[in-house]
Amino acid sequence: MVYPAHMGTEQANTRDRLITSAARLFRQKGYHGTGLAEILAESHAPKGSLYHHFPAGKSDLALVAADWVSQGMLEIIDASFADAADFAEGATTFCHKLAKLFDLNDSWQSCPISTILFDGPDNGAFRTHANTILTNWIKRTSLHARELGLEKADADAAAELLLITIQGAWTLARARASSEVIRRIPRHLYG
Amino acid sequence: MVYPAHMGTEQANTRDRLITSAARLFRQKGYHGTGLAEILAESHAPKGSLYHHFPAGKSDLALVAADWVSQGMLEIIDASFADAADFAEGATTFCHKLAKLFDLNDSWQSCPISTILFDGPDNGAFRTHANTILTNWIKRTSLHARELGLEKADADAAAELLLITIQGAWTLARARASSEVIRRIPRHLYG
Amino acid sequence: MVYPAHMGTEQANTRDRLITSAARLFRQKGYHGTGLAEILAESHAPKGSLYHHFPAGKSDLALVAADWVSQGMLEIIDASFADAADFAEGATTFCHKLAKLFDLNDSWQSCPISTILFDGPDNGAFRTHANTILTNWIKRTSLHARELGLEKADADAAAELLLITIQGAWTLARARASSEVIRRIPRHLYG
Amino acid sequence: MVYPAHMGTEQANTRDRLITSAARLFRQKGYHGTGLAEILAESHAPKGSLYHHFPAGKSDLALVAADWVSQGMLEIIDASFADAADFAEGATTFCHKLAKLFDLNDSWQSCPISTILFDGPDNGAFRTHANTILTNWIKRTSLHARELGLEKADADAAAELLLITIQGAWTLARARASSEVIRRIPRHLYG
DNA sequence: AATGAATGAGCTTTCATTCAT
DNA sequence: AATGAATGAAAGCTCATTCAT
Repeated sequence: MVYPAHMGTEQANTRDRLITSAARLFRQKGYHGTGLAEILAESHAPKGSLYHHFPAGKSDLALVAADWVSQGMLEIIDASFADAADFAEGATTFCHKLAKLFDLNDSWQSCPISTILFDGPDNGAFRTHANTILTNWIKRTSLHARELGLEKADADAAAELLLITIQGAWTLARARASSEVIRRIPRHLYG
Repeated sequence: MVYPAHMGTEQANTRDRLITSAARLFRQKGYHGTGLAEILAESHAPKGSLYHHFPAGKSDLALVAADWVSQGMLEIIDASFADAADFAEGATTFCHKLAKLFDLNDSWQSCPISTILFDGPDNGAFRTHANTILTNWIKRTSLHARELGLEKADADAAAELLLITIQGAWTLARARASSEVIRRIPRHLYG
Repeated sequence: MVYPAHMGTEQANTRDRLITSAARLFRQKGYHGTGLAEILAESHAPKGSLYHHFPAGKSDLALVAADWVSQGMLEIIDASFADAADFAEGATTFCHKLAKLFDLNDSWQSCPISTILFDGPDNGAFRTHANTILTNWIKRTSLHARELGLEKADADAAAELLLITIQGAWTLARARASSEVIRRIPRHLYG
Repeated sequence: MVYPAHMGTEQANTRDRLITSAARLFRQKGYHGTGLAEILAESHAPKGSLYHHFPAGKSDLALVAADWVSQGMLEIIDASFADAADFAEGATTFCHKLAKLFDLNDSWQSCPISTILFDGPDNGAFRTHANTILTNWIKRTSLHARELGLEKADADAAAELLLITIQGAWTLARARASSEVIRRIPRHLYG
């Protein structure tokens, strides 16, 4: 599967513009809170094109948009742990990156895929998809933990706890309209 | 404000039935995912009644439903810490109670008020309301922590961390369709 | 069930106007060939009203419209045989009345209920409904046959043959854009 | 004009597959009730092919499909009267053949061309086409009648009455979901 | 105090067709 | 000769809300 470049600025094609717009809007207003008309307007795509690229319509688009968002998250994880001396340092960088995104970008004021996938029409398929994505985040984090010296079991536990906490902090941060609680995670867990 | 009794079995009045049905449906399908027609049907309330009891309509009902749900959460917190020897024991009971609810009841498979309030039409008012409710949960938990011997600052930190973790665990548990991760919280935090 | 008066000229209520317009349009253009927008425009009814009066929407409206049309057909049968000396005379009057309607009114250029019901979305329910209506027409005709002196078995056979022939003649008349073949039925059957 | 062989089993070309699929679907669900997407899917034809073979699109395809179906009907007429001793015997065979087809094949549960042509977009052209086809059926039947000894006028009348009755019986048989009434035609007309 | 009828903007999706290749 | 991408109008339906009673 090819994803629209996360940082590209050049004019993307119709399919990619649909994914990017859908991701942004779904994340901010939820699946049911976002109308196709809005997505179409923002991506300057004609109505019929959506069903050409995504035959199953809105739900199809949501799943692909979630995949694209997840890809961005994995890149953040990699960037955070790349130069870290130990797991706590990488985790701290990770939290600070997410806090910064929270402050700068409306789309990062909650778990980007929960907003898309926990409000879908067919809870079964959407839930499964959410599980796959969240599992990937934890697996990737655990991989970095092992590379930084932790045993498999410890790495898995540390990764799971970190991502649980980030999820919870996103919720509180959203309610408080403040990234403060995300920045405080390292102190809570490692400090 | 009078809330419908949480455990009552007698036939409730129209207003209470509306709140109960709305709470159940909003929690499972989100604010925008739930139609008024559904709520009306489930609560056997006549069509015009809703705007008699809740002049501002759907959003009004959602706020009251969230309040009612929050009340139930506070009762669970109190029940968990009432007979605890120390904070960790109370927190453990708390997590087990929530895990049990997750297993038994579809309405408890995610943070009950996030689903209602983070998908609303007027993000400002809804976000503030969510913040108030989550703050109340943390405050109440902190109060129990102090009664169990912790200093104010430590009590606040412990309560915040516990509720952050529960929030995050709810998200993962929902994706995995398993309460296992909620039950594992005490081991992560106190083990 | 109350039907809108077949001959009334006074301003009918919304529900009745919907039925009348739907009947006219469905008969001329078929079920799928007629859009709700057309029916709404002709009956000067707002979009939402349709689903208030006919919760199941288009299909619901089609069934009721077919009932209304059938009522009109039963009245024509009664009027044809009321003053007849024998069955052949009544049948002849019946054919001539239908031929006249064919010439005067676009809505009578084919079997009025076949056009509505043999093109529906849920063939099962629509087919059954068509069967009930056609059976009623035959039964009513057979009743007149018995009152005019025929034995039960002969009356049933004569009624069935007459209505089969009218059905077939409607088809040919429509193709030829001429009522001639309907007028020729008595000669074919009794001449 | 070349028609796809009615009984052929070899892999037909795209154009023929389009005609066959269109005929089957139009007959069962009507012109407006059948979408091009369905026809394309069933005939495994690429999306753009349709307008290559039928420049005028759906209506073009419907006319050709009706012609193909009509060809099949003429073959049945010929086969029915080929070995008959008199007209009544040929007509009886004809009715029994149609009844058998009704029982075996969903596509023969109503007049195969009425379903296609009396629901079309441009009533003028479609009606004329239907008339041509129905006239051909009657002419062919009349021809057989003359060969079996009837005078021209009697042959025309007998053929017209037979085909009127078959049309009407198709309608009733469809409503009743039973071919019984088609089998009863000979008794009604010649018995 | 309580209600069912009425409303029209909005929803997601399908339609037959055109076009560039 | 043949085709998959693109198109926007129209489809049937649901929405939260208002109103007369």
